[in-house]
Amino acid sequence: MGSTIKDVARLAGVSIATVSRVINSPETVKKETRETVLTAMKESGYTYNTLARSLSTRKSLSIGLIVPSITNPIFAESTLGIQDCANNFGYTVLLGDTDYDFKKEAMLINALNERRVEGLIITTSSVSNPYLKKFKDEDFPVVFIYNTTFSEDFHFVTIDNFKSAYEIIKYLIELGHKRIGMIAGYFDISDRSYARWQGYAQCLKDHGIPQDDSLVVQESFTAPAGKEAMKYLLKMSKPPTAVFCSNDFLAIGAMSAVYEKGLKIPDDISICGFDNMELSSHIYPPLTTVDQPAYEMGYRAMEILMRVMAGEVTVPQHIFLDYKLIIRNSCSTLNLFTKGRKHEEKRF
Amino acid sequence: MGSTIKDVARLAGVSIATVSRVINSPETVKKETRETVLTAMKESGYTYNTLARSLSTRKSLSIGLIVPSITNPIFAESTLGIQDCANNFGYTVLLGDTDYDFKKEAMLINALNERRVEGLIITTSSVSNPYLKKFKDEDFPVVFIYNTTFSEDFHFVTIDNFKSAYEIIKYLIELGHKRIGMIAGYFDISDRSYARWQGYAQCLKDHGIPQDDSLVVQESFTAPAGKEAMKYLLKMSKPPTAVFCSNDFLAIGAMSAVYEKGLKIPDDISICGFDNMELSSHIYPPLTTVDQPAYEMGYRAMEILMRVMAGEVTVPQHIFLDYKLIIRNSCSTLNLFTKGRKHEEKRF
DNA sequence: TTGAAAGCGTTACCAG
DNA sequence: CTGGTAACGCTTTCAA
Repeated sequence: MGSTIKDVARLAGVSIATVSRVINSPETVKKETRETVLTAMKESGYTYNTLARSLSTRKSLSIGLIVPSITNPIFAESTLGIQDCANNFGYTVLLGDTDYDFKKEAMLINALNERRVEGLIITTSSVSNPYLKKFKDEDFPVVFIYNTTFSEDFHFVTIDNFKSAYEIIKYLIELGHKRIGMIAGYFDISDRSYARWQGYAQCLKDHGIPQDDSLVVQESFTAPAGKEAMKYLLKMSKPPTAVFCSNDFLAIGAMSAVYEKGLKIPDDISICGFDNMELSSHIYPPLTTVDQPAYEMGYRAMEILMRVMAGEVTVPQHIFLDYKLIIRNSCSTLNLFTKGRKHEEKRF
Repeated sequence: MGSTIKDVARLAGVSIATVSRVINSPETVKKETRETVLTAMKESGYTYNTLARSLSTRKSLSIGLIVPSITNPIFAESTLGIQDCANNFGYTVLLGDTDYDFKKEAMLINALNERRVEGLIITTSSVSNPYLKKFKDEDFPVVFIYNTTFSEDFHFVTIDNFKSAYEIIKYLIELGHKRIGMIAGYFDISDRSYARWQGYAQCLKDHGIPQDDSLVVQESFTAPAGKEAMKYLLKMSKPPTAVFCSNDFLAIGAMSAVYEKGLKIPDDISICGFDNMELSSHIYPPLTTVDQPAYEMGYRAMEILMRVMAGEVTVPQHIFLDYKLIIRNSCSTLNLFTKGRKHEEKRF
């Protein structure tokens, strides 16, 4: 423990340069000496010091990853993709969780810079922040994931949030729904949520359905928040017959509010989500939602980052991966007959 | 960009020692010079190099965290607690995800050591591995979280898995159940799952209920796995009337298998889980489970690690935090009447 | 195929 | 209160 190449060198009776060579380019050192060194490393319990290497080579072999909430499976999943890809290239990823707080985000970016990460993958919660310009000016390798707001200047990989939302609303409309609510994540911290809302609004418009702003409520991205929002919608004099949620957490929370009121899904009200997290196919009823290829998005983002860091890529890469509308059982045709009837208030 | 204290020193017309001082102990340098230095830092776009500091001070101000699966909210949550506590002490946490693979685990530990983490918090998936002895020998600061297998020698913070499982099974028995199944995570990668199984077995024994090994099935910790396991149990000639799952993912998967068969929860079969992830209160029916204070476990683990690293603590700390039996609506009294009747096979 | 020595960006000790 | 300088553990020429 605590031994250095110097110790190893002494023990093996060679120079530190040689020890360094057996570590980095073993083929360049004679087999015999190589083996002496190797055993010396064993004996002295040598463990390589990455920090020293980084200082010397000015390469940290690490990248930073900034996510809003690692608790969200969608981010956890893309994190996995990023890590797998990074490892393939011999890179380590340093993870930072912002909790959707842009101050924390700025601090984390700074901390990662101090650790000399060579690049950054980030889902930002602040649409316009000073460091963006800084990245640009210093042309520091950054690729955005999920974000799409800075199209012109930066690399990003995402899905088309507008189109996918449009599509799921269209599906709802085709089921006969006209009074469609939306439970959205806060627009000011989530450009995706905003884009989905725009898709929602556009689709209503295209189908001649008047927009009712009281039907869209913004909340944080959690199940309890979804529940509260749904309670609010259900209390309206004329509640929506279907509601689209910005993510599956919100949808599941919304569903529980519906149940608590003694109503049935999808008979009494249709609910759909976004993200298609694993659990969403196992709940009751299975949730209609939009699938994002989270792991692949992470993997692709990392691939692009590697190429950017290598200087192979300069023009902004704008990657849109395929989403998929997953139709399960939480939405149904509008039931004019049962709609609006009284239900016994069943609690559980 | 890329400027060093040397550049700053030159620009400010002082020595590098002084620059270093304004960074580390500003009070020791005259206000005027301090300010010249500060502006010089701004102008040259200086950003501190943590790596160099680490090399020089032989302190990385970082710790490693090894979890089986960051996708599991229970680990995500304790990660948050660890990070918050670490940040309070000025430490960074380097995260590694093993995917329950002990080879990956060993590699990650090695990688973290190369990065010179000063301590480790780990939930191991391998009950007996070489590095354990190594930690002991080198007395490297390690605290286990969730794990409990190495009681004698190591620090750990956990809940009492045996007792909590015992308690939930007792609850099931009091509801009248005698034929109680268990869907467990693989014992060889999860000592917690094993301990819960032991609690289960002991409780049956204490209540004079004969054990039927065909009623306990081991699986990976996912909803799809829980579903498969439940399908298997339901196919038995004499299926269990209640089943206890090692975690909430398994439980939710199990529930979906039940629904798919057209059966009702809890009327036809009772199901309970473990962990109490946030979603579990929002699904239908709300899941009866055991609550683990995941965030606090993380926080406490980090606190202990800090004290160990500071040399303030030497005797193994064995912290058991309070768990809580959360009774919701997925379990009910055994219904002898409906039990075993035929159901129409309803698919969704 | 090997060794000597300078350098990476800091800290920390010793003088002044 | 400030400056000079060795040291941290490694890589990387340059010579031999």
